[in-house]
Amino acid sequence: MASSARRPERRQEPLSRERIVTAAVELLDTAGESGLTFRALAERLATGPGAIYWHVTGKGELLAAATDAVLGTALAEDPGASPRDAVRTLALGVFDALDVHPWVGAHLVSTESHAPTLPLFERVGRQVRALGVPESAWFTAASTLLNYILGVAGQNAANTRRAAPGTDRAAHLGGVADAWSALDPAEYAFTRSVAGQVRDHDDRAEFAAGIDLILDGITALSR
Amino acid sequence: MASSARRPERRQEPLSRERIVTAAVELLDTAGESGLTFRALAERLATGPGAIYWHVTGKGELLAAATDAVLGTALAEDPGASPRDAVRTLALGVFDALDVHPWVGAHLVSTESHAPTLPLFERVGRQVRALGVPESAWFTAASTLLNYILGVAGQNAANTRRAAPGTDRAAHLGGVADAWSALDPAEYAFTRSVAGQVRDHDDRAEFAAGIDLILDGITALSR
DNA sequence: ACCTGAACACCGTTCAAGT
DNA sequence: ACCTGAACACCGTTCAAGT
Repeated sequence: MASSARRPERRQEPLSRERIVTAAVELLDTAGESGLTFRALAERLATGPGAIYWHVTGKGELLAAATDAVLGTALAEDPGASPRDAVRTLALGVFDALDVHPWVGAHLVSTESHAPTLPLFERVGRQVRALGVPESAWFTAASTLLNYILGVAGQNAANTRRAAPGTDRAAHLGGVADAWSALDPAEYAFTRSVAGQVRDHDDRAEFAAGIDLILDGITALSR
Repeated sequence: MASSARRPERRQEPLSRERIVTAAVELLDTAGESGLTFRALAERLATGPGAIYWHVTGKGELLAAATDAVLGTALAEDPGASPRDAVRTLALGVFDALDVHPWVGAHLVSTESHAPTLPLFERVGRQVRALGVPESAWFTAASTLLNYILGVAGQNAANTRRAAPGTDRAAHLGGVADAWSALDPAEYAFTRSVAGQVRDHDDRAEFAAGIDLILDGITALSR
């Protein structure tokens, strides 16, 4: 029985939106998406579930706020870097944030409000402009990069969720490689042929390679 | 009150996994993700909720089966096409399927099992091979394309969900353009500068342009 | 073998009542 | 103004009982 409130947080600082969001992020990191519950959150904050509604309109806003909180730190800008490096840094920042907070991926990708992706779009777009892309292609270039980043975000979220907590990356990739090697040779000839590459690849480097690939396509537009 | 079972489906053909999945897809299309409920499904099939569990292990499997059903039709192969065209056809097939069934996007992107994306990966990969990409880059090239496709899938799902049912695309895009034009000029200089392009762009053509961009990056690898 | 539907253990959210 | 916690209207899932 988990009813003996384990750590009622420091007793009586008043509730605030900020404390609620912080607790929500902790809960999401610890217990996963299904672990974020108004009751669990209330217990952690030593109140009743209703109190939370005074500061937050509902679960949707809570998730959005948690996503913003995590993503905000990932979008630092480095004014000295080249456009290519700046895009890479931005993208890897998102990648790393999602690695620590896998639940962000699913929400980023499926949230109704574009709010959390808009700052990312802006920053990516500025670098596209700095790359010398013709104006007519700005939107295509920026949104291709964004969509790729978000696609990886979602896939990575799914991967991390699937891996039993505690199993390390290498073991997981080995498992994928084994599964792919066992596929039907006729139906999955290609997938089988890259199973070996999956076994010892580096997710992060692979992600960066994809960014470079797209950047190559983009710079081809400038000529 | 919705309790007067509106159309109890043809009376007594026995329940089957197939009928359940079909009804689930209809329900998802009609009522959205939150509309898929074991009770609503049971009413539509004129049974009790428990009956469904005889044919399906739970909600997860039901969603996966519904996703497979929708995606399966999108993955037809055209043996005569050039690799570039084949990739485009594949990608647009997914795009169109998600346009009709927006709920697929969210599930595709966040499902724990890779099952639904694996056939897509395989087909994309075969074309990458046919493109003459060096073997060491096969995995990167194929997964960059896949991740882009899935990223758009997720975003589009979010868009369609946000648009009030009935509002057409043009109105929605106009709304986005207006919102972007109203952003802070200093903080969102880039986003504002492309607001005009968004107003009258074609989602589908834009998606295809992104595919072409990545294909350009990929063919650059072959040299 | 297959179906029924009440029951169980949860949810998010509301709201009268308290301070 | 802010918090409390019981209550409401739902969920997914189980399971004894029926055919």
